Amino acid sequence: MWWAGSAAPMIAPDRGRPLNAADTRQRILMTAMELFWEKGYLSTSVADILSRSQVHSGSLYHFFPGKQDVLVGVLELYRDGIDEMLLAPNWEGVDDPIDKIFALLAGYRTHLIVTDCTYGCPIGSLALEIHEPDPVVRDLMAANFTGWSTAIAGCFNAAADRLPKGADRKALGEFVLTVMEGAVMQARTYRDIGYFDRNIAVLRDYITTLMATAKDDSFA
Amino acid sequence: MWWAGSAAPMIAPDRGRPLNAADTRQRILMTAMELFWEKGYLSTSVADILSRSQVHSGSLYHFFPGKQDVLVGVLELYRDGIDEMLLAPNWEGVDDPIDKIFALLAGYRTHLIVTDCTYGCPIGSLALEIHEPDPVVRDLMAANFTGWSTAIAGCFNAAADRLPKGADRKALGEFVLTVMEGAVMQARTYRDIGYFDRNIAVLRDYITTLMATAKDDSFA
DNA sequence: AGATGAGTTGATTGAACATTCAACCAAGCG
DNA sequence: CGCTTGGTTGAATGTTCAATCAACTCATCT
Repeated sequence: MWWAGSAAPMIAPDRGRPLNAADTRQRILMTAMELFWEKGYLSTSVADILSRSQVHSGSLYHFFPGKQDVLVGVLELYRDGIDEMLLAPNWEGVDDPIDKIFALLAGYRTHLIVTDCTYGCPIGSLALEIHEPDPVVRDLMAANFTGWSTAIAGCFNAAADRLPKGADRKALGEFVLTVMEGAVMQARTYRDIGYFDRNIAVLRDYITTLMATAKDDSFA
Repeated sequence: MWWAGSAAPMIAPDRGRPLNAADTRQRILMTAMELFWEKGYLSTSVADILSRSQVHSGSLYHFFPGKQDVLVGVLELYRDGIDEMLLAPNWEGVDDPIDKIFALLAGYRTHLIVTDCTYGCPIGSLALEIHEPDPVVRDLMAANFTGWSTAIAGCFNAAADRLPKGADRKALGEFVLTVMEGAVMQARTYRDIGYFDRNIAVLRDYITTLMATAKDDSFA
């Protein structure tokens, strides 16, 4: 407006307290992680992040060139934290590699239960939500998928002696990711955990059959 | 603005030609279907729909109370058109029920190929994109999933004699949907059809194994 | 002929949006 | 002490968005 110049800064009550360095950056990323998970990337406004994290817009734009760069930060956090944040908590006290696979899936089941089947895999949601992703974003989503399915493939490798000789264990890791994502998608859409459970049951049947086949092979 | 009243209608060049009734409604829905598929629901603006369909905002809001009602119309179109639009084209000349399953999956593969692995299942994308869907929208997405997996379950039913006696064929239908959605999600994220193919190969292995098991059973 | 109402027009509205910026602050250093 | 540097503040900006509406047209019915 033409009168904008007259609305000069007035009191400046308690500005500028750079308390502790990259604390703000971390708070922004944690808040954004929460919000992207709850509402998705597109439905989360910068104002949402600002109000929940108690950070002011200038501070956010001091650390991140734009909203997408916040997303990049969140995806890096997921990628770098897969072991401590996802695998370790679900694999506590679980030794058998095949049990580990289903323990991880049980973790997703728990998340569905406590959120009344409303939330899902944050990476999967982002992957389908953003239709024309920036290459940086797309690569990070792919890296997250790779981290996940590689971990499962590692379980299959650790149980290689119980699987058929020619089994493509990398493909099996990708398959478990596929089933998890599809099962979560259906449970979420129907708001019914039964869809998740039945899908996992079929997967379990397949892996059981696979191991039974391997046993037969060893006799042949 | 205060001067708005003075900007009165001037010439009214060629207004009001209600050419052919619900033609406009159909054009809106078809355009919206395209756009939601290409860019998703949230990233498609009403203005996008208007400009591509050559319809004016007033006309759109004459037929639909709001943007979400356009989505409802599109989802109804998908639900009601699953046979003619999806199944029939993919099952032309395919008789064997198990072949039908993989013919349908091959259809999704073709779509991925011709779009350079950028597009995916329109329902799956919507399901993960809209985090807090209106019950009407959610029910319609669920109905679309049910239509899909029921069709596959029908294939398994038609091939029931080749499957193990106790096989849960409804659950198998849901499982095939799960694998399709997960496989499309990965192919799209990696921009690599290999992720789709490997997932379908594993699914084929499972179903083959299932049928082999059934054959063994009959000897027992 | 006159009235009716389904359908059309596009400028307009107000909210929400991502982003900017001039002013400001405090710690550390020379 | 003065100056730089990294951080903070929040009002302002310009755009985009879904939605509105008074004015208008024309086929159909009475």
